[in-house]
Order: sequence, then structure tokens, then C-alpha cells
Amino acid sequence: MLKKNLNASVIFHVIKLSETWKRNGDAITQQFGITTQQWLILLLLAKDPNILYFKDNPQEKPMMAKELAEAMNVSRANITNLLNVLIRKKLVVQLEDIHDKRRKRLTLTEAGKKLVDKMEFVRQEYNKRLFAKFSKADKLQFTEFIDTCLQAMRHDNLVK
Amino acid sequence: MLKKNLNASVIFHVIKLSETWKRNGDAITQQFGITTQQWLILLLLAKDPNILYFKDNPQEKPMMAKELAEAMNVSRANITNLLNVLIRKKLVVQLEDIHDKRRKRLTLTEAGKKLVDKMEFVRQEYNKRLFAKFSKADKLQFTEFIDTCLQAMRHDNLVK
DNA sequence: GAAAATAGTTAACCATGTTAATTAATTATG
DNA sequence: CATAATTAATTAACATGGTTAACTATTTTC
Repeated sequence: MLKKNLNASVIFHVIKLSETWKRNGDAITQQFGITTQQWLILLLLAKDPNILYFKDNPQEKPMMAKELAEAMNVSRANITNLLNVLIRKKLVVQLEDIHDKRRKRLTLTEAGKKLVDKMEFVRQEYNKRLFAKFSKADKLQFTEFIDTCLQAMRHDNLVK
Repeated sequence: MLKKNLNASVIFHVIKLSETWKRNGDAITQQFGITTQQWLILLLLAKDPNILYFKDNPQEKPMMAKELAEAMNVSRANITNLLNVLIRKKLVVQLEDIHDKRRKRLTLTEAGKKLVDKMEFVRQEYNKRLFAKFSKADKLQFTEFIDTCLQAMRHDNLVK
């Protein structure tokens, strides 16, 4: 017999919230003919400063597939597949690094940049309504809670 | 050029957190030979009171596949597939409803119940360490933030 | 100059999800 | 009460997103 438990409740809340957002995200991206995963790559290539990866990994040069894989926590093979779609859609171009021919640098095309800008507008309007009821302090406290969790998971090896 | 924005930051935080948890969840469930999705079904059949679905949908009778689909926000066809695996593993049994032969009531087998109990122990130890730094009030505030977001998404149609 | 490391691709695969069509049982209705 | 509509579940065909393992090509290291 399972009992009420605040810790478990916290986790189910986060899962529910991120599922719901994912669904809404899909609804937004579909309008622009891409998937949420593809959007995330575009935002990474546009170096959206709100993405957590950039805190520990500031980027000067155009990103490589390897870095996308790290940022998104998926395999490189998977990134290859996702990128192929974006390249076919002419939203991203891949250029060999001059100093190291193994590397390929990824940048947004003009069309890619334009798409990000268009989607950015929709995203901001959506977020404004979503978070209307919260103060800046509320939101900061919320993200600090998450940062603390993420740190706990980084330091400990919580899964034995 | 994308700028810093607290709303966007909140969303990326939640995405990162739920991804990390999902990965840790997978690591836990793998040890027991099931997937995270299959675990979720077992917890629903065990009526874990921390699952948000039960707040609005208290269940007296054993659940049906249709209800699992609702709770997990996926198609019924998908639930059929997931259940087939659990039934093959003899963790779940399906019995025709006496009053309505269309319906099939799902219950955990003894093995299913035992598995849930074993996993519950691991889950609780994991959570205890994960949330060590937070007070009850911290956690309540956090879940209230999420409840407010979920409500905002339910009422408005945020995606135009 | 050979061995090791790095970046990327390809191929084969699995889990999870979808929609559309079908079967069977129950409920509503004219 | 017979027929139509609804409900629950399944099946089949398919898309997507993810994996690992094997491979190629290029740099780095020793």
C-alpha cells in the first residue's frame, strides 16, 4: 500500500509540468514545420543564453555536433540524424573547420535565423501569459530549487 | 540575437530537471528489468496517491486501460502495447468486468505487487538524498508554483 | 612513424508513440 | 424492440527519437 509522500509528489509534479509543456511546445513548433527537438538545436546554434548548458560551457566559435550532443545529453549518432533534417530544410549549414578537418562547424542560415526570430515572438507571448501570476522573486526561487536538485544529482551518485 | 529572459530560464530549468530525473529513473527501473513507462503503469495500478491524476479522478475499482491512457496522456493503442509487455512478464492481469464485458479491469499480480514494493524502497532512499537540503515548506512552495502553472495552461488556451 | 584519441557517419535495432480500421458489447432512440 | 450511436479494446502500418557497434578520416601523442 503506497502512502502520501511529499518527495514523490514533487517529482510527479515536475514530470506532469514538463510533459504538458512538451505538448504545448510541439503545438507551437508544428505551426512552423519543425519538431521540438529541432527547435532546441536551432536555439543552441543561436546561443540562447537561457539554456543551462551555456553556463558551464560558454561558446565562442560556431558549435559542433559533439557539443550539441553534450548539451542535449543524447548520442552523437542521434544528433547526426536530427541535423540532417535541418540541413535538408536549409535552416542550418555545416562547414569544415579550417584548423581541424575532422570538425564541422554548424551555423544557422538566414532562413534559420528568421525562423528563430519568428518563433521567439510566439514563445515570449506564450510565456508572458503562462507566468503572469508570478513575481520575479517567485521565479528566481523556483529556479534555485531546481539548481540545488541538479547539483545534488551531479555530486552524489544517487543511483547506486 | 537572443537575450536573457527569466521566463525562458524557468522553462529550460524544468526541462533539464525532468530529463535528468528520467535518466536516473531509467537507471533504477533497468535494475529491475522494466522501463520507466512500465513502472508508471505499475504505480497507477498500485494507486500511488502521489500521482496527480488521482486528485481529479479518485478510483474505487481496478483501473481500465482507457483510464491509464487518460492518466498518462497517451493513446489507448499505446497502452495496449505497454500492457502486453507487463502481462507477458506476469506482473499484471486483465479480467473482464462482470457488469460490462467490453471493459477489462487491470490488477497487479503478487509478483507485480512485490516488484512495486522493492522499487518503492529504492525510490524513497533516492528521494531522501535528493531532497535532503529542502524543508517541507520549500517543497510545498515548489509544488504550488507548478500547480499554478498547470492551472494557467488548463484555463487559457495558451497556444493560439 | 605507429598508436591512441577525436569527430563524424552509417547500419541495425528497440521503445514509444501515432492514426485508422475492426470487433464486440452496451446504451440510446424513434 | 430493432437499429443507430457510443464505448472499450485490439490490430496493423507507420513515424520518431533514441541507442550501440563498426567504420572512416584526421589529429595528437609518445
